[in-house]
Amino acid sequence: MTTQPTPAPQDENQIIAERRAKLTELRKTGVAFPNDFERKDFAAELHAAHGEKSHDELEAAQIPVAVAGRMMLKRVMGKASFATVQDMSGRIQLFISNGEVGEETHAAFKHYDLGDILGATGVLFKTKTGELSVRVTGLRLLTKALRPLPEKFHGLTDQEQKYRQRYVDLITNEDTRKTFIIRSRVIQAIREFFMAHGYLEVETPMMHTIPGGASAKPFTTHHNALDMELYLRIAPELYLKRLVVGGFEKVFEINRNFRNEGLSTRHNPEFTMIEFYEAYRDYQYLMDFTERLFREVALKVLGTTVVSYQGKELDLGKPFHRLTIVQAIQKYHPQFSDAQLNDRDFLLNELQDLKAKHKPDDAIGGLQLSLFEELSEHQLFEPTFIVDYPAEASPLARRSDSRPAITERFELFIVGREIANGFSELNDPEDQEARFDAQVAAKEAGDEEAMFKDGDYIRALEHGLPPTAGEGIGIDRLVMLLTDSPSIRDVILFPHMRPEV
RNA sequence: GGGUCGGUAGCUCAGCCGGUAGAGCAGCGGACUUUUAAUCCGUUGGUCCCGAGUUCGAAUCUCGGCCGACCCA
Repeated sequence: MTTQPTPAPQDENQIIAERRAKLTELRKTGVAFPNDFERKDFAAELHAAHGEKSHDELEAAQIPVAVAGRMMLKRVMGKASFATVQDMSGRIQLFISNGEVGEETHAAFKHYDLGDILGATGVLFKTKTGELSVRVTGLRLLTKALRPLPEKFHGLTDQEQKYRQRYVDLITNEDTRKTFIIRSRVIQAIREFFMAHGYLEVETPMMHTIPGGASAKPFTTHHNALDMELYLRIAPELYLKRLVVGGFEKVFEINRNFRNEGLSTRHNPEFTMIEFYEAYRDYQYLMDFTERLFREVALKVLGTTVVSYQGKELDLGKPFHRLTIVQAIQKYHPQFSDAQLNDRDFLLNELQDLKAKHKPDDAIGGLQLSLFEELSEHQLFEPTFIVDYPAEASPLARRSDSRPAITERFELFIVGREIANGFSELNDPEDQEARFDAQVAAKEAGDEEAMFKDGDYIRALEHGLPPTAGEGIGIDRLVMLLTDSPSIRDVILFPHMRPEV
């Protein structure tokens, strides 16, 4: 197997040629890429600490600073210049004049380009217009940028380039930076919530010999030394429950799953989930727990539970709705009676008329689920738990004691999208084995998404899985909700794209 | 998989009535010692996504393809 080298983009132009010539000059006169500049200050911290001070206070204090960052704006006025540099925290303005840095350094600065990375030392002061700035006494070019930045006012707007060249998007678009900072904080807040509840964070295999834990098509890969096919995991579920068998009674894992399906605004082939399991709890507890989690994360990250998504508001602080599948169908289609929705032939006819995706051999529960997915799922804008999932569609969930055809399972929908899935875990090894066998039969009958039988998982259950509740939450979709992002690609730093031509 | 829209200078866009390509920003040269997307003067820069067709002539019209966005399945 050979690795194809990434071809260098053949888009050399005059601007890049001129910048290369400048770099060549730099190489002649010294170290072109120096790494000995000691940055001591961040822009945002300087604004926070000294932004309110008056011109005179700053002149009296003579506060020395050393800042570094990428030059985003540049204004040259003969014997003095202004530059705006951007670091991880924000921006700060530099004032560069012949009087302070000398003619030679200022002349060199005039040939610096937007996008170059500079290091500046000097003293804080306020300009006539009251902007906190650095009166520069020492200025160095730390990294020459060979490629020009997008236009300084509009930034990068082309969606494709924003996704493919995220580094440029991050340099120029504040909104993009903000989205990914929120994403990081969401994950941090989730982690803190689980830590506070006594959970143990674990890591389980991402390469599986038997893919399991979800109904999805896996990716395959190959292990050379063992000469065997491996699957990228579609879910960590079966491993996490093995850990509960092992005595880790509260565990969670935040990481990637891989599903071999199409690309859309809601699907990326690799996506991030948190899955968590807690012994001696059931799905009812999980629903309450999930509400608390979402509220706490929103409050911590956004400071409010009120979220605006694509022009519509919802409040995560209000109790989430809870509906059975039948109730959810009737909520938006009250013309269907209970009797009709429990009539197999009626359901089949409706599904056929609607040309809805369904499996004609399904029992009533499966057909109800298909009708729900067709008619109501997308309309569940406010947070809604849907319960009473049929056992045949939930091979890892515990059956209801009173109604064995359904499971103790819920899915959470917000803004019309599935965002979480949880249930009381099936811990009866004999029932689990029978359900796996039914899945294998479905797979043999052509269902590509049916599960494989995992004998070791059965063996683990035979050692005894305590009564346990478990759930998975799609982090990407949660971040979409909290950042008002219309596409999953907006919340994934490097979304999967077809190769560039 | 189907439909709609888009791809023109490094970036943001105009040009689409068929006559051989333009603005702003960026770059280069010049003026300017408190600017704020600085301003002013001058100036370089193009595989008009790719391929075929129609035509005397195609960025522009037609067909096919590639990539992307959105909607639908």
